[in-house]
Amino acid sequence: MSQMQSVEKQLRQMILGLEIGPGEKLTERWIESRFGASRTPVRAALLRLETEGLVGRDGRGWTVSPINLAELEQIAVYRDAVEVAALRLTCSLADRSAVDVIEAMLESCDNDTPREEWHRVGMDFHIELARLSGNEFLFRAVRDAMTRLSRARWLEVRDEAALARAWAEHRAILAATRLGDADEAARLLSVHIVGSRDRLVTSLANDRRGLRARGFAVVAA
Amino acid sequence: MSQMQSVEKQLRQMILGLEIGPGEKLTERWIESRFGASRTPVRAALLRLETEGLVGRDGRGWTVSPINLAELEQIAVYRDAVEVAALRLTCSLADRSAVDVIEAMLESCDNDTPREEWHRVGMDFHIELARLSGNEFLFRAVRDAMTRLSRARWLEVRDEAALARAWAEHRAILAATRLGDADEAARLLSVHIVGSRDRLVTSLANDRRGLRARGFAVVAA
DNA sequence: GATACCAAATTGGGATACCAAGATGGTGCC
DNA sequence: GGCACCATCTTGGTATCCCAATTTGGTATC
Repeated sequence: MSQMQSVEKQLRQMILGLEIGPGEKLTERWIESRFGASRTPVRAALLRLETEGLVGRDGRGWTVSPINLAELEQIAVYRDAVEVAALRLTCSLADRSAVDVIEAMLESCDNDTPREEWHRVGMDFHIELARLSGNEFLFRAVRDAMTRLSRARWLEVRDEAALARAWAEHRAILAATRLGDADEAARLLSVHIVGSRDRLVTSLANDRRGLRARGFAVVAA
Repeated sequence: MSQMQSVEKQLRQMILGLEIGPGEKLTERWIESRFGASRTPVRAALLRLETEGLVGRDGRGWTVSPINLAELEQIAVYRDAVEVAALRLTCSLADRSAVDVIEAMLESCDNDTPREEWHRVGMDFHIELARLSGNEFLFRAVRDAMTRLSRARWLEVRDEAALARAWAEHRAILAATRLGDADEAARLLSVHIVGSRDRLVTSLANDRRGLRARGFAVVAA
């Protein structure tokens, strides 16, 4: 494999996994030595991650994007628009049997499942659901939005009650979709997105001090 | 200014202005000599334009993205989702006086206005309208979608009747927005987007031969 | 002790040299 | 004459070098 994609993937994983803290400064030369690549692939990776909103320019120099409460609010609105549109499309399809695959995905998580897996499946639920619509643009929009939310969502995964509720809401959305009840499915999804945002923003606002203590930059709304 | 942005801007302009035909092969070295830059900024430009969907990888090597009828259909659905969401947000704002600025933008076009200007203002109408929502993600989504549509829209601008209709629809949308009538504004915008797509796809399907004769790759739906 | 200023190191942006893989075209054999 | 094969050229990917700008640390002065 070309090293370029490798650097990009590894760096993205470190950022999403909070191994590099939000707000941390990045130097091309550090990345270079850390992954044993040279600067060209490093720059390519940074340019790509910039369009994903994971890193940004800080004058001269690169910074891991801080967690931004205002951004979380705006993403929720954006998600509502694109995810609901995708879901309505899916409900209008003749063959919606693919929802079963997503259902099975949800079922694969139980008490023994590690946090990381819940985190991943929780995102993939929305991404795969959007993929069913068959609209590439809606799909990419959802995938990109979930990527941006990914780091903040680590908080949600620490809360058992929040997880249980999210999973129940996911199942309800799938049930309505299976029946082709677009209005109900859309309503449930909207409620889920808004609720998810509220829980996230609340716990982020509470944990803000703790996060800052760990060196994570959190920008207020 | 750094040369990087210059290369990116100039290359984007050549692609959007059809100075480089859809489907045409691009070599980094040609771009290098064409703009008097070296490969580093050329690379950066290509990576950025790739995320905008204007260029793509063709195995080894770069290609200007062909005009894709299937993509136009999907973009219309995507636009409907994000533009309507943005417009509803705007309608819910207390101060919607900014629509006047957009109205003035429309009025700046008359019989003496060159085609290029109609083309640009027609896109900016949708982009600026989305910006009013205050949601950065919806705004960027609309801007990116319009960028992707840009090349195909040159066809619409050649048709006087289509232009007149589009402008009338634009004004109606603004009127409803000014009144804060979200449902009516959303309905008008939806109709406008769908109609615009139909006119575009129809004339593209008709002109396909002519476009191919000019060396423009057009991919069927 | 604080501050202003200067030197040196660091950093991202740009240019260039090198490489491996793929395209191309020409030549020789059948 | 056609086809297969090999030399060559082109191309994107990578590594390295250079440069200007900005940051940084220390020192000298007040």
